[in-house]
Amino acid sequence: MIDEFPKTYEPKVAESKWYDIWQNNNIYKADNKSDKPSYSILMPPPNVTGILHFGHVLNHTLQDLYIRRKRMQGFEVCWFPGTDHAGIATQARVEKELQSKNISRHDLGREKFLEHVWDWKEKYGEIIIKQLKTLGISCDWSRTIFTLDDHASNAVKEVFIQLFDEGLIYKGKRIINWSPLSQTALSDEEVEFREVNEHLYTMRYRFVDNPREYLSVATVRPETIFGDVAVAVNPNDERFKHLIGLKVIVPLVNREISIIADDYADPAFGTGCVKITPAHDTNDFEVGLLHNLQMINSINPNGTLNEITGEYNGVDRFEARKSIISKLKEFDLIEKIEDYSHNVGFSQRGGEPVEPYLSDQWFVKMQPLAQKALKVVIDGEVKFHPNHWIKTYEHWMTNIRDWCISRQLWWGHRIPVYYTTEGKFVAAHDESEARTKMGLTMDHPLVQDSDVLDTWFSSWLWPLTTMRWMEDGTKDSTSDMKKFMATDLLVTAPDIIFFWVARMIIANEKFIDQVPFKNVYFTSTIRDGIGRKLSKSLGNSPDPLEIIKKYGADAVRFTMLYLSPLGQDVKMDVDVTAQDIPSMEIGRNFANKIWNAGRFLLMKKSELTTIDDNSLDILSTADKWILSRFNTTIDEIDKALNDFKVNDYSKILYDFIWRDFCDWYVEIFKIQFYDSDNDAYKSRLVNFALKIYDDILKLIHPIMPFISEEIYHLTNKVSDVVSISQLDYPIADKSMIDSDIESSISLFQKLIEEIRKLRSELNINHSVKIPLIIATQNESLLVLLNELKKVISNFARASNLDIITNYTKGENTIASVVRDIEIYLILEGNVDTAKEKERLLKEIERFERNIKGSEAKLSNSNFVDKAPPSVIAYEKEKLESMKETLIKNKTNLESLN
RNA sequence: GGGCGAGUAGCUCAGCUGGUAUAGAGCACCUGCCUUACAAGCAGGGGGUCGGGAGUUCAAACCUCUCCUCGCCUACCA
Repeated sequence: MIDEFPKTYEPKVAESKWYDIWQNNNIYKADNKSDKPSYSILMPPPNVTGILHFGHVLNHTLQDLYIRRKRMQGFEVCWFPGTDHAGIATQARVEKELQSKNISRHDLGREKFLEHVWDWKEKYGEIIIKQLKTLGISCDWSRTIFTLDDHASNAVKEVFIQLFDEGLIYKGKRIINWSPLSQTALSDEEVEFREVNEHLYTMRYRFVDNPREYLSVATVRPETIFGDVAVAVNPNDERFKHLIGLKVIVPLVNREISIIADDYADPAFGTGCVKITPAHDTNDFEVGLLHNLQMINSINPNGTLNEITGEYNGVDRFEARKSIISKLKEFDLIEKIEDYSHNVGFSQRGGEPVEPYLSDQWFVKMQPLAQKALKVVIDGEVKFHPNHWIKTYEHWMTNIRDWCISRQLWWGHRIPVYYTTEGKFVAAHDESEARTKMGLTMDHPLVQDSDVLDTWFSSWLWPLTTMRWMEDGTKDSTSDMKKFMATDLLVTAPDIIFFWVARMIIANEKFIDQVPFKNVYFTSTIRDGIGRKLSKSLGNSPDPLEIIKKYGADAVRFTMLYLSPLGQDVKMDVDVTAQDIPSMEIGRNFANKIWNAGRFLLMKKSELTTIDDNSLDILSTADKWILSRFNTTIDEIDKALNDFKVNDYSKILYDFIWRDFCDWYVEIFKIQFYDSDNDAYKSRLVNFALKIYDDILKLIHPIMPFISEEIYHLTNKVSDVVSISQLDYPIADKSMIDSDIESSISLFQKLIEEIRKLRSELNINHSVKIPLIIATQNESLLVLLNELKKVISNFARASNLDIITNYTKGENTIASVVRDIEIYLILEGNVDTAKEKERLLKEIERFERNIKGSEAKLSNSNFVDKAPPSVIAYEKEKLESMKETLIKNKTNLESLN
């Protein structure tokens, strides 16, 4: 037995063993023809370049918790996994690799380059999946999809064409966020704003008519003066009203531009005059459109100034800024330079400052699509947890902007738009369809758009493509969709609420007129002990695989949930030098506790010769108590998980198993067990405890799958084909919940704790047993105490225990009172009277204070009139009891004199 | 500027549809235990004017107002 059940739990062995067995037995495969009610979750696709971080750990643990639990509760469960192709990240990775061999993607050409990317994907794309498996998650891997799979690509193409034909996709020249490093457009979400300390330069724009006078114009980007086409002042600004329509000269550039009137100019900011550079600033672009201004681009795609800037042609934008400033100074065109801090956008990928850039891009018109997607969230068809995210969602949806979906990359879904040499274009599945649509002959030459779509343009179809929509070339519902749409839960980080969550709702509503999921759980952001996000560059992000190796997957899973309150960030104490997370001990120690409780019960079982006896007819109060606590616990777990309070769930489990089951019940069990020499009774008792223990394993299985499976097989000796994850989850039996018994045992616990405290204060060693007398006049308490006599005697380390109705305190006796119960410890030596007096006086003082408070309360007519009767009754009872206790304590004090 | 959230023990947090004898837990700390499941453990202990102030109420950590501090998201102020 001991050989089979080692002293400590070794996660490594169990983890590799069971995951393979589960996979080989295909037990997590979902059946879309099943009659069972369905429960499904879409896994947020990790990207193929991804490696496992703690965000994944938390996110997937949560999903697995719900999936495993629902599976055990009899649902046909499906967890849809997959990865996305991560356009920029993947392409950048491969380009970097090629660069080390001095090859650029242009050297290879599009086709060859893409071959390289696919090779890379084949080689490394599965890494994240393998890593996820170490967590023990139970998704249906047979359904794994990739966003560039044929059917997913079909869906993307189909959707693009439909939206194009409906006029919801259009091509436009707009200011977009441009990444000079990757040389592609970025979405708003791929731009991170950071406060930067720069300078505000006030330049002199001299009047054409009167060059001795000038207009002061402030800017932080003097290098954009080559794109200046106007200076705007506020039409109501008295200082400048008379100047509107006059012309000024752009410094250095010497171009004549007009002074125009526009509300955009804020009289209170800077000089009140703002230069308008429509090709290099979003607001200026709007002003430019309104006033029909020229759009002059002065920057190249790689972030250098272009040919129109003359001597600065080819000079980097920031270098150019420096030389332009010194040149301006030279000509006395700078009035002043002030320190200035403001927000600048940086590319999330490359980290370089983003350039607002005027270029031709494809956009989705979002406003017509947003209405319904907002409604389903407001109406609660899609619920957010925590629900305060609704406000953020609402704000975004009501101020939604068009979505720039084109990317100047090669890796991704190529835009299905075909152009004629004459500049006509149309969206189509292929060239021949394009020709038909445009009414051209079949030999008319066409060119396909060279750009690809934003990766999110495939991710927003994730609910559809995971369920294999468009696999057969039609938009009909698939078998998966019939069974599993809408899915039940989506677990994701709040920072992609717009990128992804909102757009999935939009797409589902648009294309199949159904919500994609009913609940969205927004996970916590994981931070280190001093509140910083975990990041590789800070070195505060240990490799989860190492942490799992050290503490075990179950321990990591449990600890993550234990530390994750709904709607708040998780703080973990990261040890940067050791790359360790010491809090993981919480889960590891808990796993070990569970392990050892099982080990103990099995040891006891193996000591018995009697054949199994499962009758449950002679339950003690303690047995009934643990049953009551067990059923209460199931009930509380149900509530917590229904409300998505996962850390409540883990704390409820932790407290029940450690405190109630191990600390109290197993200890009582020992006494009941050792006290009997009736093997039949012992057998019944062990089986009773093991039954609860097995149910406990089922309760923890969703969060600790490996250890629960491992122990279940040790306690039940079933074959590997059987998995605890396919057994029935315990259901709360309310008839077993007995609040009287729970409060009785709780009083018993108070009694034991008081005796232990007295012994500890008296420095009585654990091995020393002394006589104990317990007195109470409460009849029902006498019955309870007598039933628990052996237990009390043992827990209290009593050499002899008398339970009586009255006791007169003698010599060398320490006395205390717990509610209606008097405790007397008979010492061998003399009592330290001074110390004892002090203790009793403190106790007397406390009760006098409380009695005074209680009496004041009860004599307050407002309280008696207005408080609910139950509160008053309780208060009266309490007062009586406290008075009695006070008297007993006073008597005890007197006896010391 | 707008929105959201947080402030309770040295640290991390529960408790917040107002009422239960001393406001809880884990970690850390102190004391005593190798008590035959577990030292990754057992038993006990110290430590809190519940961010400040005002109000509502018989009763406030919890409700209202206000102020302070700190996070996060969001916004085009050159």
